[in-house]
Amino acid sequence: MKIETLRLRSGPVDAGALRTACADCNLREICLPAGLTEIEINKLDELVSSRVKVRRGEAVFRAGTAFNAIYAIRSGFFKSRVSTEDGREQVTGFSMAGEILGMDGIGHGEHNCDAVALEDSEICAIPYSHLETLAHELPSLQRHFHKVMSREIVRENGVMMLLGVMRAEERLAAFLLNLSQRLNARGYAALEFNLRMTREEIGSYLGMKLETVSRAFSKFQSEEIIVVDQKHIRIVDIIALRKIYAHHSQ
Amino acid sequence: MKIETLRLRSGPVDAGALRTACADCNLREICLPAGLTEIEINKLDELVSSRVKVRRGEAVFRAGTAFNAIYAIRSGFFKSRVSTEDGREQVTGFSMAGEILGMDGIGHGEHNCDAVALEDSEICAIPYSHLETLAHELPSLQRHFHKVMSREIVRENGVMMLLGVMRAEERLAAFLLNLSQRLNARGYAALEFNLRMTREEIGSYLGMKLETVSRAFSKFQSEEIIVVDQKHIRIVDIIALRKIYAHHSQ
DNA sequence: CACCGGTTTTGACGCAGATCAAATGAAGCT
DNA sequence: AGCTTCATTTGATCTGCGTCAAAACCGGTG
Repeated sequence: MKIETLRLRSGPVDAGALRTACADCNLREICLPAGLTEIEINKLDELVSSRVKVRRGEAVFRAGTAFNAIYAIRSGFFKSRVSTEDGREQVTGFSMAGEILGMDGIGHGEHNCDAVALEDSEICAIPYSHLETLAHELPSLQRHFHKVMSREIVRENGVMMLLGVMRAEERLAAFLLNLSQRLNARGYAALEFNLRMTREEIGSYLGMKLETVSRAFSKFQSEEIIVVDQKHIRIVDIIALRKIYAHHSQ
Repeated sequence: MKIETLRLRSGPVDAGALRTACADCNLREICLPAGLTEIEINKLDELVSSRVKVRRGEAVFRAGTAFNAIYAIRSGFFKSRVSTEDGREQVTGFSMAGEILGMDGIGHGEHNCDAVALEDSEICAIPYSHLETLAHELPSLQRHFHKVMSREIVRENGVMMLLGVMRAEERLAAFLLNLSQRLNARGYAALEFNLRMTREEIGSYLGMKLETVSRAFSKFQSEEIIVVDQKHIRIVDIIALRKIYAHHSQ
């Protein structure tokens, strides 16, 4: 997949067509507005400077580039990744609607990772300076933003656990259960979904090779725990999946 | 090592003897006060409710317990760890003077990991509610706190990289270089130091077994890159270590 | 609709690091 | 000081996953 860096259109992209208020967004329970009152959400609206389309393969930002904004995902699916000088890369996360990209950039003023769309997507760019100002006016926004960052830390702790102590099949089970739970929280089917990423990307995230990912899928299928058809996954026996995850395996 | 949870002494512990203002603390360039003016630091002082001694083996907080405060390390050394139900644990980080513990608790109101002292240490407890209030009064504190959290996210990205794509010796080289750099930033020798953690804890952090850690140490020693004497490490050839880290290995 | 590049699956084989085992060393306790 | 417990090192062996290879499959494009 060829990857290009997103060129941010300056300002709102056709305010009439694209602009959608946080107040009207069905993600407000998941996204930054969570926990704010109606009035506060209307204020928050002001800081979402633009809604931007990102096509599959495009990067929202890249490691080493200046940090200006965080991005709320309105729709679509992203991967984040870091890489070594010698070209090896690690997918650090997959993100979906309502989640926030770019918080890695605050600390040093430049992004630490690439965020790449895995399907055509839409994001809301939130300039960080505006966010700071508004967080100052709205304590509950400040508090909520702290929570979002803290949860990212907790999420990454979980990934470290995956990578550090779990075996291949446990990792894949954890991955599928996590995906299922997040899709479910967004109103999608918990037991049937399409993967947006390749086996290689799953492998990079889980610290294993694409062949091992493929074999683990095949094993789960042979054990009638899931049905795999290319990128389509159906979870048949979620109990079994949870047992594998919790290492009460086999 | 037997591990007990710290019992927080109520209020400042003998204000006369223990209380040390942020303004006078030689960690203020590293810790939360970084970037604040003198006046602001004096305000910050008010929110450090207590300075507490933590003995080796004691936990500052534990996974599952209520989140109330974050903790600035005044002196000493800590590990953070998460664990699965079946008892396997992953060390998620080692922390030293000037660093902040407990930010994982903000997101869900309870801690996600244990923070355990690896030597007798001292911490400054900073009640989160006070921090929120003061961050509201001091935009530069708010900004700095965001940076601290963001850097934790970036640090964890780096660990994911370690665990996901690096080989055993690269991981150990990365670990030693990181330790060296952080000690150096605190005015200690960069090339000679005592490890505060066991081989097992290093292994848990780096996603390998203690025997593998030991073997890698021995290998580095045989190659005259470091000199190891139990917990005492002397880095003889830091260039070689950097090469191993950057995978221009052998 | 046939071609082409990228993705996925599956098999055979190899190896880095895990596991098992044992000896040695260091540190805390009485 | 002597005892006990834990930490470390090192060797021998095993194994889960990586590597290499090849075939099948899929989607996009002219």
